[in-house]
Amino acid sequence: MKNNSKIADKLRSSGLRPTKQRVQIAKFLFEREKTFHFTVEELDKMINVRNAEEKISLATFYNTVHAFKKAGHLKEILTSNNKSYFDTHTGSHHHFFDLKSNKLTDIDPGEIKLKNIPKAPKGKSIKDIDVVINIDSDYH
Amino acid sequence: MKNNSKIADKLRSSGLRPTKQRVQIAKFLFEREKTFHFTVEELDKMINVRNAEEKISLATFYNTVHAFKKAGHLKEILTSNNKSYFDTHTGSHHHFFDLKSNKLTDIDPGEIKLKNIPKAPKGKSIKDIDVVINIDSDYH
DNA sequence: ATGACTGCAAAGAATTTGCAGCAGA
DNA sequence: TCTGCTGCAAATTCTTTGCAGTCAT
Repeated sequence: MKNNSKIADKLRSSGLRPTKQRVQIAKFLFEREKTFHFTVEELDKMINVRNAEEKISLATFYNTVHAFKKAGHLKEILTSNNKSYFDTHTGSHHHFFDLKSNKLTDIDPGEIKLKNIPKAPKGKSIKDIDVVINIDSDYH
Repeated sequence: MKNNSKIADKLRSSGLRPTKQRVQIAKFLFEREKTFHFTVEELDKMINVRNAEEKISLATFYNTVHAFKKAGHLKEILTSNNKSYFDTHTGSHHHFFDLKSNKLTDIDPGEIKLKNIPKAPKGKSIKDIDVVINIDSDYH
């Protein structure tokens, strides 16, 4: 149980109370090297498998994930299987989505470029650009 | 009730029986100049408002829209409100999505270009590329 | 006649909501 | 203490499914 105060500070500075559940979820999500992609249901299973005694409710996962998203700690990605995935890497970047395994992977930011980004219609401005490249097995 | 045989031929040549419901839906979707974006629920309302006597069931709309998609007559687009939209314009092109009004619009194909499309991971190939540019009102 | 298609209602999946009790400030 | 948060169950929304009857071929 180390680093809890660092996590707690991160939550507090986003206006979120560092409750036991939020700290546990935040530690799971943010104390890792590589970016991590997940659905809420997957997260629920991954975390609750380990602490069978004191489970966090699914509603709390939804609340928490949305709170983290609103605070800018998570990014939401929509995929062709019509599910919401979340990404611990919040910078602007794009994704491969594997239609067979339903797995997301980051595309190296250097590897893709949008040329001629169109202007938004009058009175509107661009909030966000989502690029998902769907991939599938080669058959031959 | 003109052009039914043209529509019927289009359906038949995609391996779909030209039933009354499918012909009605196909006429509504494909006999128009401009591309058209819709959700299944919206389509249901738009078509059924007019013929209150002989409504087409929602399940049939889902079946039909998916059959049309499989046949290549519709394209599915996922948006930030987590709904499935369909597009009568099936060529490769991209979209603006207005976060306020929940409306999709096509981006002129000349207006956007992807540079350096990354290679798919080994053993995989690119099936499709989805680009959605989310827009919102300017406030100032 | 034989499949394929439709319509209904029921089931299913993912997500949200209401509210009583609990816990962090 | 006082809000905000949690957990539960119920409610919602969107979509799929099972199946009996109907229709295109």
